[in-house]
Formats: sequence, structure tokens, C-alpha cells
Amino acid sequence: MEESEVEELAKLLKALGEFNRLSLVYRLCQCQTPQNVLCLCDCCDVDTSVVSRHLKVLTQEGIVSVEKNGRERNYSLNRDYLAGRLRELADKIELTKESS
Amino acid sequence: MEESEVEELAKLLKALGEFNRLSLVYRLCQCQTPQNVLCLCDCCDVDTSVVSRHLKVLTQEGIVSVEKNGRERNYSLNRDYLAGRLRELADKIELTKESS
DNA sequence: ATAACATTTGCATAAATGTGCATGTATGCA
DNA sequence: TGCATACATGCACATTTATGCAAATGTTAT
Repeated sequence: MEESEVEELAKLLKALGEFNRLSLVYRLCQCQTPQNVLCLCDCCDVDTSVVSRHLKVLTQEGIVSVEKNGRERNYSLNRDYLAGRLRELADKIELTKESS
Repeated sequence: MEESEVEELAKLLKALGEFNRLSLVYRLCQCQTPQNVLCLCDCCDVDTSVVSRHLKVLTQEGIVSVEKNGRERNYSLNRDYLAGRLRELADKIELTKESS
């Protein structure tokens, strides 16, 4: 349990732990194709600029990926990565139950 | 995907997404027996009162449980609950991969 | 009763964070 | 070339949050 490991995971969880950002994740979760910002905007009741900023945070944490296409930017959820990190933590929490 | 569901999960993840709180979780994760506050204090470099407050947040989110014993309060990790919530999210993220 | 101990809470404060509006930048279209 | 569209960024602001210190609460021991 290195300090940097905890620090990094905390940042990931913090990125997820905000209502509008988690709403975006849920939204992307239901999409089979990458979505642009305007489309994502209708899942949370804030300004476009705010959504843009939240998506930036999610991108920086590796939770979503961006794909430029013309004047749009299409975002998609990094399902395997995110699910992997969450399961990793869940495993750590449960598997240390009986070992030292 | 109800709004309250997202809101509640966001609060849980936010509780975990702070360095010192996550350090406490990691620490409790390695303990087979409930730990008192003073003992938990040496996993994060902040005042006792701060640790106490962090533990309060974790308790409110159901992440840890308290058990009064004399003048001590012993905290333990709710492993099954926490791991369950994390896996639940991981599943949602991955299982919606190919369905609508 | 008094003192020591474990923990929480009140208060103050500095920093981080979410937000909206206005502006900037890049791209497509007429 | 000019204008509309899509998105990001600068700025200002209000709120939240993490923190330390001092004081309060509750508990055990002398």
C-alpha cells in the first residue's frame, strides 16, 4: 500500500464522487457510441462550459476518452479500465478479510 | 438510473475520494479487529480531531462501523457493504457494454 | 473528588471546488 | 469571406471542505 497508490486512487474516486460527473458516467454507460458534449449536456442541469470542465476531469483520470471529429469531440467511457479499478479495490477490501 | 441513486453513490465515492479518508480505509482494511482513533491516527499525518471527523464521514456513509467500548470507540470496515457497492458499479459499467 | 485519558465539537481560516457568463478558438457551411 | 456551430477557457464568485487549536464531553483510575 504505497502512498502514491492511495493518492492516485483517491483522485479517481474523487472524480467520480461528484453528482454531475457521476451522472455523465452513468449516461455514457448507456451509450454504445461516443457522444458529443451537447448531447451529454442534457443529463445534468448545468451550463455547457461546466459539462466541458467535468469531462476534462474525467478525461484526466482516464475514466473517459475523447475523439476529435470535426468541430465535435466525442466522449466514451473507458469501461474496462474503470470497472477494473473498482474491482481491484473491492478485491483488496474483501480478500484481506482473513489473511494478515 | 434514478437521480437519488446517483446522488447517493456520488456521496459514497466522495467520502472515499479524499486522501486521508482513503488511507484510513486502507488501514482498516488490513486490520482483523476494530481499531480505536488514536491507533488509526498514525496512518495519516493530521490532528486527532481531523481523523475523528473523517471517521464520522465514513460512518455516515456506512463505510465503517463504530463500537463503543469504555472511553474508546473502535472502528471497523464494513467490507461486504463497501466491496458490494463497488462491484455493483463495476458491473453496471461493464454489463451495459453490449445491451441497450 | 480529582486527575488522566480518549474522543468529539466549536471556531476560525485557508484552500479547493462547482458554477455561470463572457470570450476565445477551431471547424464547417453558405 | 463571413457567419454559425461546437467546445474550451478566463474570470469572478459563492460554497464546500480540510485543517489545527482550544475547549467540551464522557470514561477510567487514583
